[in-house]
Amino acid sequence: MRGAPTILHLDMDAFYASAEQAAKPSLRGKPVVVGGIGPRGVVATASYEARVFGVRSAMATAQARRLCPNAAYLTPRFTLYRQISDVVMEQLARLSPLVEPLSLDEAFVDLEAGGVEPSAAAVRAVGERLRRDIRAATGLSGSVGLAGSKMLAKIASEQAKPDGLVLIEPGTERELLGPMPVRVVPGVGPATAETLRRAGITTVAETAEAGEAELVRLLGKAHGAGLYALATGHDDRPVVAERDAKSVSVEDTFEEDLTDRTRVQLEVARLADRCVQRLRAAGRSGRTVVVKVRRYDFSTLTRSETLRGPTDDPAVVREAAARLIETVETTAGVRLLGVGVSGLADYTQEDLFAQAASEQEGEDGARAAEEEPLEEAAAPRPRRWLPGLDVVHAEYGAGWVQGSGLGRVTVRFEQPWSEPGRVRTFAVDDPALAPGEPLPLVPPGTQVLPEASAPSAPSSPGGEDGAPFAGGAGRGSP
DNA sequence: TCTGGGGTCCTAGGACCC
DNA sequence: TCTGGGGTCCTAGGACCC
Repeated sequence: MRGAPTILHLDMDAFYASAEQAAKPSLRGKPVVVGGIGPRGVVATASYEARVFGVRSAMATAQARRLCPNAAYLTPRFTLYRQISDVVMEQLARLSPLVEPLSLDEAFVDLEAGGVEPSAAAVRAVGERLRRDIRAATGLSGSVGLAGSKMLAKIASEQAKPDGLVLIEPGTERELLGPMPVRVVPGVGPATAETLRRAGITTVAETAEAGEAELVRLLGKAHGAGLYALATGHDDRPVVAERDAKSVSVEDTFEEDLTDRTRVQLEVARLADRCVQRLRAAGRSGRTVVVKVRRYDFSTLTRSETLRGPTDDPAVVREAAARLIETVETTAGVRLLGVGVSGLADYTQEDLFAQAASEQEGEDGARAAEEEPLEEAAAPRPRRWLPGLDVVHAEYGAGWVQGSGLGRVTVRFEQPWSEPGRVRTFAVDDPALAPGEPLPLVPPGTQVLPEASAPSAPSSPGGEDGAPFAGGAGRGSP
């Protein structure tokens, strides 16, 4: 716990949904839900307009549709979110060398390490300027929490939402935290909260009063001791700049349960290839291969195998995954399959040990798998016009898919800086229509410089104050 | 029309070694 | 013949986070 509120937590407001509203003028001020579109999809982010109807993250999309049938339901565009995230993280990097991203839309910043004067007034000014700069650079709003520890900074940014800043003065944290439900403490989820509730503990103050020994008895050593420290305001966890990934995994939930054994094996091979592609893209290799199976009844199990050395060879991972899925009974129905690699090495190396082992396993099988090219196993599935995705029409220019079905696709032609656009319908196989790339939210060259940015005005995400949206020749408008 | 996808960390038991 | 510890690695599962 620091004597000055020099830990900053930034959390972008309804990030995916706000990004879509910024990109799609016709959706501003309207309910927007981003997430899985299929029958088994879940909500990733709901705009504030959709939350009014009770739509929440992690809710089944089907339930969201019942609650809010008039929202726009969009499939996520991670390319765009990553681009915006990069811009936001650049802004944070200007404040301090110590920036710890938690996800695309969230990060801690150590302002002390950035040389900011350790006073409430100074850090508040930095936080407000950051919010203005992020809005100028991205058109989106973020909320800022400032406190003397990570936990409190995060709680502060949560209280600041949406589009605000909250600073917790050192010395006031016990008083502030005490009455809050213990669920606000990071690491306390539904299961822990229920265990504590059965012991008569529901608030942070009660958690602190219970004492460390009691919490350890209830929750185990690490969790109990950790919770006691946080509940009593002891949080000296440092902001850590970069952490190497420890595992890479991919998984798919199928629209209908898989029962066919051969199909299960094929999907596992595909997943293994996708996993290795990601592993290689990161320049890593790994030793332990994990297969994950979620059955028709949602029961989930994993099987893992550790090789003699790290590998990034698709054939080796595919063979290990194939061996592992062999040991799982799947005939009653499988809703999800996953393949992962952990025990990652910092380097990529030719994996002689695992190679030799796999060759020994069975020359024929190994050779057959080896000869199958990576691209073929990862063959693209038939193209679908998913709602929300970018398209380009030879005559009408850039737009996005509003919906499709019955051999037709409906496209709205508008750009981030245009007026709301109009809708046209085409045949799904119209040769003039092609998949497109996300357009930048702020046209290049029109970005408002930080020095010139006006004092922040109250506004909704993607609202009318978006000066950077106005005018400018963006690419993609031929 | 219940329940995504990508991660992290912890626990616990058994094997194995000293 | 009986009875030890400790440490590390591997596997499986579960809680939690965004």
